Amino acid sequence: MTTGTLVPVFAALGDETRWSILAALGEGDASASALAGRLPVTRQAIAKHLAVLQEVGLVEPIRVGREVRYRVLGSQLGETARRLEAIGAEWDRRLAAIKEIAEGL
Amino acid sequence: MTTGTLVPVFAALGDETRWSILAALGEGDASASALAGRLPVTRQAIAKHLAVLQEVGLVEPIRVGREVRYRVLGSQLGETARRLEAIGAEWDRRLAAIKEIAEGL
DNA sequence: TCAAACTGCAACTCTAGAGTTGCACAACGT
DNA sequence: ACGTTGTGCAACTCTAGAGTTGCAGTTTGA
Repeated sequence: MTTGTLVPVFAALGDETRWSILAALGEGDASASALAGRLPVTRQAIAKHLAVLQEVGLVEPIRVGREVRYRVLGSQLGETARRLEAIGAEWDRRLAAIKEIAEGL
Repeated sequence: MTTGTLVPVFAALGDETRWSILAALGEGDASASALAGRLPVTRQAIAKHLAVLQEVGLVEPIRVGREVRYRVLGSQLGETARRLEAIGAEWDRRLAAIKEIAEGL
């Protein structure tokens, strides 16, 4: 639940391949090997992406026998969205204040 | 208001320097040269970042005499936040459905 | 008219990271 | 016991992009 710093999360979300992985995981948990069968990249590439996604808390590893499946965590997206919303609202508030000053109110 | 694709927005938000620029612009509109005076990077570097931010609609150029000031657009952040929220909620919904199936309901 | 300040374009360096291949190791089924 | 399948680590290539320097073009003010 702890987002830590916000910027790395955006950096993680700023890659098309990682969104493909997240989309695939949205259909159900899957291992790196399973994902490699569906996506046009190597298993190792996917493993790296999963490490990045796990690092920022967007995904969670689950050991099932000898394989490691990953689960997407929607809650982290929600948390990030709320923070973004708050920042945007704050900027709009400031802009409104500046505009009032500019208009001489 | 048109976000276009979502990923480039996150890529733009995945850089610390660009957040510094956005934070500085939050205090009021400013030109690339003015920002260069406050941040530890060159004016040209800032100009590139501003181009990126403008490209994804996070910032808006305003000609004032011979200089070009930039204004941060909080609405774009809000739009992005809403999209993120929707995606996160969708994933949570799917996960809940999968969990129900797994529990035999 | 001339210098100062701001912008814009181009070429360059340098590093992070996206992707690959190759190999070693561990767990599962027969 | 043995082949199969999945994971993990390491080294490598290659490109995007963050940052720099340098110079040319414009507009402002004295």
